[in-house]
Amino acid sequence: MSRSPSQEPDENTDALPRQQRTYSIGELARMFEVTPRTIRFYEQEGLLAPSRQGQKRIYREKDRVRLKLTLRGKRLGFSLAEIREVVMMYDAMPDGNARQLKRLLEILEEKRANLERQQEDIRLMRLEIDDVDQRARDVLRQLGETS
Amino acid sequence: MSRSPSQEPDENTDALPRQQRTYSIGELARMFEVTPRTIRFYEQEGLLAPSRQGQKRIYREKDRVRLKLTLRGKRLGFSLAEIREVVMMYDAMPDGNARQLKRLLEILEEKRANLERQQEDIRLMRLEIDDVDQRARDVLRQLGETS
DNA sequence: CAAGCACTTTACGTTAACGTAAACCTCGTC
DNA sequence: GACGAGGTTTACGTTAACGTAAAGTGCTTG
Repeated sequence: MSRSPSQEPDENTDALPRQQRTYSIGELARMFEVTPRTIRFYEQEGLLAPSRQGQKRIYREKDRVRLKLTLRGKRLGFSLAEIREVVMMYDAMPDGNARQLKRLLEILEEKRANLERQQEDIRLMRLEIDDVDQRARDVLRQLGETS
Repeated sequence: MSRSPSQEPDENTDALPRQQRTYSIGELARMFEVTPRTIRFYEQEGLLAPSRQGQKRIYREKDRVRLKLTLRGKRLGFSLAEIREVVMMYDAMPDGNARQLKRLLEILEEKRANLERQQEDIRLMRLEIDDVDQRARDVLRQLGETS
């Protein structure tokens, strides 16, 4: 996986009313350190739905947040399909019927379970890493002594 | 991602001296809820190196642990290449030269950074999920009231 | 000994998530 | 008006991580 330095951009440090700000595809791409291709692909997969100005895509705050969430999901190993599942249901919520909403709650519960599982995995993985680290240092030290 | 119910098998509840126990590919596959194909693939990718008894693969404790670690890594979104990187260096450690060992320490540091990043991602993702959950419940409640 | 089960190798197929290339607009500017 | 920087669509290419199918081996059980 490419969990690269891709930092998430700072939150609102400017003075502009958030609602107005828009972004081009290139801006967003630089912000999140992905390629425009990736962003277009996410749109094609139903994860983004920017408006248009003529031919060009215009991204608003909502789109930026979605992209942020999508990338976060990706870093956690979720597939785009899984991410879309939640994101779309979230959007369909306001006028959602009870069945859909309950389905959504189920999905959320699954996600939560996943996250807990992952936290445990991280905990264990850290122990392993610390262990390997310690051994490596020990060997290094021994090398230093006998040289 | 298929973060399915794949439980990790219980630790040593039997009385056999661990060293002796061996496993067939099918046993391991059932234990970890993967297919034999997957296990053979991991071997082909240099993550496992079972001994043979004639034609058949014989897995020992060491192999089982490796498989466990590999799958854990996968659940955390690591690629097989990344996993191999650490696992192989770990094995090469005893007779490793200083350069290799320092390289290993570097890699471990990267992994640690990754894990921390992921923990933060999980934290944020949980907040999002709780938020969506809350909204969904609110809408549901309103539906109930006005029906 | 036939049948079945678990294993083997070989090899081609599949899916997700993009990369990459070509060919085309549409600005501002030199 | 040429041109460079950004954007667009279309379409084929690529990689990882297996799935799936075919064809063979070896044991043991009715």
